[in-house]
This record gives sequence, structure tokens and C-alpha cells, in this order.
Amino acid sequence: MADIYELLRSAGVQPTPQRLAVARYVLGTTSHPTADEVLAKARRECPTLSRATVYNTLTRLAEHGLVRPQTIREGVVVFDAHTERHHHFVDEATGKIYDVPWEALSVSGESSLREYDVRDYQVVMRGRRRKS
Amino acid sequence: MADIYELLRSAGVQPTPQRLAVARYVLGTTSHPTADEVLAKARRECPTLSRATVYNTLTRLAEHGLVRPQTIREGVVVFDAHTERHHHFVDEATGKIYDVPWEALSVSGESSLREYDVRDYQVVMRGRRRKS
DNA sequence: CACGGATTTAGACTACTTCTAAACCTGGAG
DNA sequence: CTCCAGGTTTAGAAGTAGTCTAAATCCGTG
Ligand SMILES: [Mn+2]
Ligand SMILES: [Mn+2]
Ligand SMILES: [Zn+2]
Ligand SMILES: [Zn+2]
Repeated sequence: MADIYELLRSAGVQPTPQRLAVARYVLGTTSHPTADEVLAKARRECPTLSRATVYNTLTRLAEHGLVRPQTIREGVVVFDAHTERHHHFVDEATGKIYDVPWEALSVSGESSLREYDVRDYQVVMRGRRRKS
Repeated sequence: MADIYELLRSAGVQPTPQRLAVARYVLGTTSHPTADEVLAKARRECPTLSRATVYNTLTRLAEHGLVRPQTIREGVVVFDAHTERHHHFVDEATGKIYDVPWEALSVSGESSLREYDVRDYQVVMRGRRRKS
């Protein structure tokens, strides 16, 4: 949010107008956008922005830990600005993905899986969001 | 496994040689194959089998609850013959997906998510399988 | 045998992602 | 100031997964 320019610089990503437009959008939303959604939104700030630059930038942001690609929706990768551990709820009616705080759920037993070295895990829930 | 011909018939799927070849492979493996992997393997039994028939058959098997499509690997849907609730472990080195029994883990707190009507959930773990 | 519905097929088509090679900055060396 | 080199951006081609279409095939019944 704060100073995206400084954030990129201190992460070792040279801040260009294109990268700033991509980063400003993807780091400022909780909507788990696809690359094409990032392209559309970032073009409002930087109209010449190309698809290749969006993919390049998202990959670079991911390598530097500023976003995390998620494989939750069929056929696309979505980009998550929320890089701390958390869970996800997918509304099957709308396709929207919601963050569920890590503390909201508790998973036990993963240490009993001696066959696997579990580096990371999350609970993926699917259903309908209640109209509230 | 047992009598795939009878299984399809009693599920209301007319058993054709193509569907039998697809079903015999996908229902007989625990490897979570992609559609293309099913095509390659089922062609050994039915060499004229087309890609369209594989997709049509997998969709039909899913509609009748005999397989369950899973969105776990980037870019592809994999088909899971194991239709009861269970969790998954993805080996990031090989891409292989392993089933983790429902009883191996326990998740609590999902009922506290009042905003969401959770129809289904699973834990998705990633890491390395231990060489054993 | 002829008919009609269900099934299968090849290939066209779409969507998402990666690759390529040329164009474009931009900041220092001369 | 001009030239150059690295890094960056770009359009479009290429690759890959999945869907659609329309013609051919199959098969049970009359
Ligand atoms: Mn399985
Ligand atoms: Mn794809
Ligand atoms: Zn998230
Ligand atoms: Zn499974």
C-alpha cells in the first residue's frame, strides 16, 4: 500500500512505470486477480502496458515474495497480495475467492504424516457466501 | 476395479468400448491423471480413442459421481477416482499428488465462519515426499 | 434392410501462458 | 555530446489445455 516505489526498490526490483502500475494494483487488492485482470486494471494507469510485462512482473514479484501465485480456480493462476499463511474460501456461484485468517481454523495431525515433509498447507473451502 | 461395465451401467452411463477404456484407467489408478494422461493410457486399450471422447467421458463420469475433478496443479485439471472426502499432498519436486485420508487430519473452526456456507473443504499440503 | 438416436471423431476454435526478437530507455565512458 | 551496453518493454508467435462443431459411425428396433 504505502510507498510501492520504495517497496519494489528495497525488494531489489527496479521500479519502472509498468512495474509500479502492476504492483500498485495487485498489492492493493484482496480480490485474487488473474494476470488478465491485472493487465486490464494496470492499463488504466499505464495504457501501453503489455501482457508480457504483466506476466514478467508478476513472476518477479512472486520471486521476491511480494505476491503468491495460487492454484485454486480452474484453468488460471490467481495472484495473492496476502503472503502470510492463510486459508481460502471459493464461492462456487461467483468464482470469487475470499481470504480466511490463519487463526480462524486449526488443523491438527499434519505432523503425523511421516511420509511427507510438509512445507506449507492451507485449507481450501468451497460453497456459497451467505448474503449478509 | 471390479466390474467396470456394470458400474457404468448402474450409474446410467452406457458402457461403450471407449468409455470402458477411459473408466478402467481412471478408476484404477491413484495417480490423479490429467485428461491427456488418461488419453495416452486408454489408447493402449482402444487405439482409435479421441481427445474429445476422453473429455466427454470424464465429464460424464464426474456428473455421475464416479470421479472428481480437482484443481490442485497449475494449469490442469486432474481426475480423482477417490470420491470420498480426503486431503491432498503435492510433491513440489515431482508434481505428484498423494491422497491423505480424511481421518489423518482434523480441521476445526469452519463452523465459526458464519459468512460462508461451506459445502466442502480439504487441506492441500505442499512439500517434498520423504524418500523412504 | 432402413431409420433414428446416441456416440465418436478430427479438427477448428478459444483461453491462458510462455517465448522470441526487435525496439526502447537510460546512465556512464570517451 | 555521442556512443554504447544493460536492462526493460513490446507485439506477436508459439505452446498447451480445454471446448465446440459437424460429419461419420454404431446399433437397436421396426
Ligand atoms: Mn486419488
Ligand atoms: Mn491453460
Ligand atoms: Zn488469499
Ligand atoms: Zn485424491
